[in-house]
Amino acid sequence: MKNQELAEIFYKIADILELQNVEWKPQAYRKAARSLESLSEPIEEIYHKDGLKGLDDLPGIGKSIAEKIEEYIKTGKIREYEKLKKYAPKGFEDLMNISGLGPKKIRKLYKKLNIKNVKDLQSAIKGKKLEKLFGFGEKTEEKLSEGIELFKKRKSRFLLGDIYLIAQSLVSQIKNIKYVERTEVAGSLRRMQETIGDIDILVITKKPKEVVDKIVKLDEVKEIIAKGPTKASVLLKNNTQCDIRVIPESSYGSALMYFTGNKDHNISLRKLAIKKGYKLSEYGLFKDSEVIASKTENDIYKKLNFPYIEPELRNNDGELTEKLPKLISYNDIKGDLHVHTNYSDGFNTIKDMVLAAKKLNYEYVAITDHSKTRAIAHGLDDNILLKQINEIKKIQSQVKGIKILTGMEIDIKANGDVDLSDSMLKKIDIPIVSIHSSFNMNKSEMTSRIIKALSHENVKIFGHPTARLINQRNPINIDFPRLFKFCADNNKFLEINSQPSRLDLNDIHIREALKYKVKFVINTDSHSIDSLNYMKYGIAQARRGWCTKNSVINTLSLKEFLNKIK
DNA sequence: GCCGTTTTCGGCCCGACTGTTTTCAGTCG
Repeated sequence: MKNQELAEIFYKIADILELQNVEWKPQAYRKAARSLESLSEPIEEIYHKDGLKGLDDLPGIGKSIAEKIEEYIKTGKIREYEKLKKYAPKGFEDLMNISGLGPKKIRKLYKKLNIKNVKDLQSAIKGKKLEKLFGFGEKTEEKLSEGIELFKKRKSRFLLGDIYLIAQSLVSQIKNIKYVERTEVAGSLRRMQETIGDIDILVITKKPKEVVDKIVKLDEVKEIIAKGPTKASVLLKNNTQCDIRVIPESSYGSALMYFTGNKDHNISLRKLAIKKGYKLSEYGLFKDSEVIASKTENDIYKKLNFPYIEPELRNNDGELTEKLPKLISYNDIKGDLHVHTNYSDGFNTIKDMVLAAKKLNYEYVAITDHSKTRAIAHGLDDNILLKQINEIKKIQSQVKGIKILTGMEIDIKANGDVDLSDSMLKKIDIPIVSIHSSFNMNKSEMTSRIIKALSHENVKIFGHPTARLINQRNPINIDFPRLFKFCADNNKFLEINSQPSRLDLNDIHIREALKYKVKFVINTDSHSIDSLNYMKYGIAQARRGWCTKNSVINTLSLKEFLNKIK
């Protein structure tokens, strides 16, 4: 899959062109790069299927960039880029990532002081060479020193699950500050994207200065990057950047909308506004200089002839052109069907997990420990599984108000056999099959292997379908159209796995699957009572993939659910 | 370089903060 490689090349081309003072092209290349990043299908497949025209049809990609993509697929190189690279000395792109440095300053530094990388910059600062440059003062020098430190420390993006709770805690502390009337997270966090670059927080108050002063003194704050009366940027102790915007009540809706993004969604909305003779900014929707909508997001969407668009959908990915579904909501889930215990590699007992699930108001929960082949996770053999089934019966007699289903996460062997005998399969309620070994298979073999396992009469759920891990460990090669069709035709269900580090089916796959009328089950794959709370991340993913309540079977009541799965 | 419900040319989102060149350019989100 060359999407990311190409996106990175285009970002670099944009940087170099910007350094050369070329107008407009940088934006075009960046847009093409973002477009590539948002694709789930490998770009080379699109090319092999539909050729240059298929590439040209993608948003932000025209004839010239399409040809460059073609060249890269065919030769592994883009001549234009190789040529441009000669202009840009090695390591220079790091300079673009230093806060306070943009193309103009970098150009000047290069021309006047021959600064080609972060190291050059650092020694120039040490040698007090910058001060002598026109436009560079003492403060700039200081800022750049800090920028270099920040650059060295900064990790690129964080997992939603790693940031979510920190942000919640920040918001609740800000709520307690005097004069704060309202506060809310915005940005990629509000959109519940799988990864988060920084935390955006909106605050409504009549006393901006006092409030900003208090916020930058919160315990989590390590460093103040910038601070004014209406906005501030701080670095938190975990090295996440947090941007705070203070706004008046009257523009709450337009500000929330603007800061929720994403970038392309905002740009599209603003362009649509212009077409209608309006101007849209974080202060409101304007006709000439008069505000015609600003108090709520809904007001603005309405004026622009849209229904309310849920934050998770604001990706400029069809939400402004297609009919929107009524999304599954965060409290629609009635049961978690993928839960591990200390029988295999979980940390808690069956009873602990069941009680924790009951606290979440679930109607049912399935205990699904690993099967015997998965020895490393202490997989259960037949005898232990029988023992577990008996223990579940006992616990069920003690715990009322939640149905405990028996189950197992069963390995799919390389040949497609499942790691549990037919007789045992019939004894458990929820057999989930999933892949933990022999990843290195071609698409057709892998898909046949999965379909063979799912073909068992009792097996209904395919667990963590693609293991599309953030770090790309063990991605599984699947022919999705074939799998989707099989599942839809045979009443089999795909799991949306809620683990933040294991975003299995990406959003586009979910949307594709829905076209085939595939149904999902959203599970946490919990290994501890705490991770039962991961459910929201899975639901967010389902929402981003445009799932309705109807397309997720564990939104059904116990009785309906059992009917469906039997 | 891309794009089109003002379509093959001529536009390309909007505003705050910062530092410095004291009226605005550069950077950022």
